[in-house]
Amino acid sequence: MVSIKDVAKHAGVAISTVSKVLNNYPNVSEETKIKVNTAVEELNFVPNSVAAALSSKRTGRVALLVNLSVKTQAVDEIDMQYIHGAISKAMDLNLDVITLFFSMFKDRTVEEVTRYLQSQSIAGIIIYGLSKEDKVLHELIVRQEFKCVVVDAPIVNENTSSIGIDHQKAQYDVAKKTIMDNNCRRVLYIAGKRNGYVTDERLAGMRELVEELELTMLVKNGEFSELQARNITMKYGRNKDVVVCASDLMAIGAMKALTEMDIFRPVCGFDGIILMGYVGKQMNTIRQDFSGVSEKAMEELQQLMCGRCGQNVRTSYTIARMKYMDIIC
Amino acid sequence: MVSIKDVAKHAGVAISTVSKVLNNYPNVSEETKIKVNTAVEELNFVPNSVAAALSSKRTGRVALLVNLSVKTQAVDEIDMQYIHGAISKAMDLNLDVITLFFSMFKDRTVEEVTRYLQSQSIAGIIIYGLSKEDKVLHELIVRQEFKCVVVDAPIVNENTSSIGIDHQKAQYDVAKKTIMDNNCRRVLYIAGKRNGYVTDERLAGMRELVEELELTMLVKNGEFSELQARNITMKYGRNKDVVVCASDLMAIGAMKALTEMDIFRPVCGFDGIILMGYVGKQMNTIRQDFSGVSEKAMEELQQLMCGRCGQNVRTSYTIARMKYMDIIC
DNA sequence: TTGTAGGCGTTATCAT
DNA sequence: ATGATAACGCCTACAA
Repeated sequence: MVSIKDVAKHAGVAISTVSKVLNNYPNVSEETKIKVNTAVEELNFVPNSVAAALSSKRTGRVALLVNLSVKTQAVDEIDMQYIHGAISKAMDLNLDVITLFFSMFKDRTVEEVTRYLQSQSIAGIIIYGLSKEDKVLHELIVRQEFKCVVVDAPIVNENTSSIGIDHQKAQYDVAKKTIMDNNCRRVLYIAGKRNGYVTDERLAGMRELVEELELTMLVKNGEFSELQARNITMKYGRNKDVVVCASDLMAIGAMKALTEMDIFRPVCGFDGIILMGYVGKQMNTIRQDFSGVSEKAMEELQQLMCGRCGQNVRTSYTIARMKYMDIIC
Repeated sequence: MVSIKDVAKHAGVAISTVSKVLNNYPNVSEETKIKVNTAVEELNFVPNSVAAALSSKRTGRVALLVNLSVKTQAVDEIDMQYIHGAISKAMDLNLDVITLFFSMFKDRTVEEVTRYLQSQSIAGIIIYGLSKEDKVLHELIVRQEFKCVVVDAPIVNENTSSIGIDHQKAQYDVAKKTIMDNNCRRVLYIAGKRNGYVTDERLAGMRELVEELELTMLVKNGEFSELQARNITMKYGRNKDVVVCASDLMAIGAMKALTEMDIFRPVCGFDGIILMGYVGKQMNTIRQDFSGVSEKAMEELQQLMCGRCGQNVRTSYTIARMKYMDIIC
């Protein structure tokens, strides 16, 4: 295994000099830079990131915290894109990434989690799918032991950035389009998880719209469950004009219910998952580039690890209809 | 940050003694074990895995190599389960895991990939979705620089194990059931990727069945593409009695085509992905526990890293029909 | 059975 | 500008 020592010997310089060249330190002559780089090329040398991590704390290992529910594949789809985006970008940025799931921290205290992350030399974390119930993770964020980027939860402090679309506006937009196009008045809104951040934001968007257009709205919590959305629709859908759902999965559930009830109501979803293309009927939905969001999250985390202050980052979205033939091509 | 040094001081023993206790070395008195363990508890100490990895090569960091195609979510579903199973098990086994994608090694030589993995102190890798075209990865396996478990590809050597179901038998089973139940004679078989390992095995299962039941079979390569399966079915499906597909996604494509052509033919798939529950029609398919397979793969890898020789591991499957109402509950 | 000391591959702090 | 050298936290002969 070729190490920095070999490179130093090959280039005829000291180890520390090689290190300086590798890490772009100032005060290195152009000449030695060339010598070292040549040696690196010839020996096909790649720095050992583990040793680097051990030696300097600031060499950032990053942990992805994914709130995965293995049951529902729609969620898998989104998480997979998150993971892919983050890891790809991390490779560009030369960061080391490990992926962890919320379930691993079940019944662990903040101290234990902190200790575990430290034992892994983790400097920064990205959290996907945080809800208000995840007390331990909240505490983790508050303590600011790690740099942190939270996707889709509005938490910002000196060491924590938040990233995501404007859910309120997005929900407003897609619902407005659906409602205006179909000239509806009575809205059934199936909201997400009771304690999810996005749930509140999206609901706020709906309230704004209801007020503006002078609609009536019945709000029910679907918990992001397809089955619950289905049941809610069966129970309350008949005397409403439109079913607005806070997620695609619930929209699919609602749509299936309506089909079974043999009545038509426009339905709109949220997220733009590919599954939407498979269910037969087309619906309006909010399409996000999850992979892209995750890449941005990783960039933001790097900035944080470089000392920048936490901030709020907004990403973009579009209103779309997922069509089967578009998806399979 | 509490280190092994602190524990040693707290327990009143030497650092090496603590290390021995931690790693279950023999020749440590019960008394000191207790002293050390108490100190570990009290200080809430967790060994720094990075330092451990640096210090001893055999302390295993593991890389997951996933052949992810971000486009098709059905694949995402499977990969996500693979990743989840592997990482969860790794946590149990106290192994450090990083996830990598084939795409990261695009246009890299074996040496570069090897060097990269070494730079990450990787001792073992699990490869998901290997096809014959991935020359670099093959070379990597052949060189045996790393312990390796290959999921769904029959490669075994001293440091490499293979794991997966018996694809030939599974394909035989599900096709036989579908064909017998519907009394078919003329089979359209839509195979997978031209150079996939599983493709050949599954095809062999079909040939076996065709001979046994004296059927006629037309084989077409669908490349695991839903669209291609759709087109193939449109072109050749009409004068066949049954469409057997080497993947669920293709089965869905075939089914959609048949629906559009307004003819009925039994269709069967392979994999048991959740998406199958959404497409309306039920089909026979081979259901695998991907998460479970991946857990086994991780266990196998650990065995390899402990010096055991490579072997072939078979996992189980069932014939199933994916129903919408089962899935959403 | 326990402790000492050298090393893993880097980074970082000093002298030089 | 360059080069020794001491950490980083842990493992592991080897010595006691």
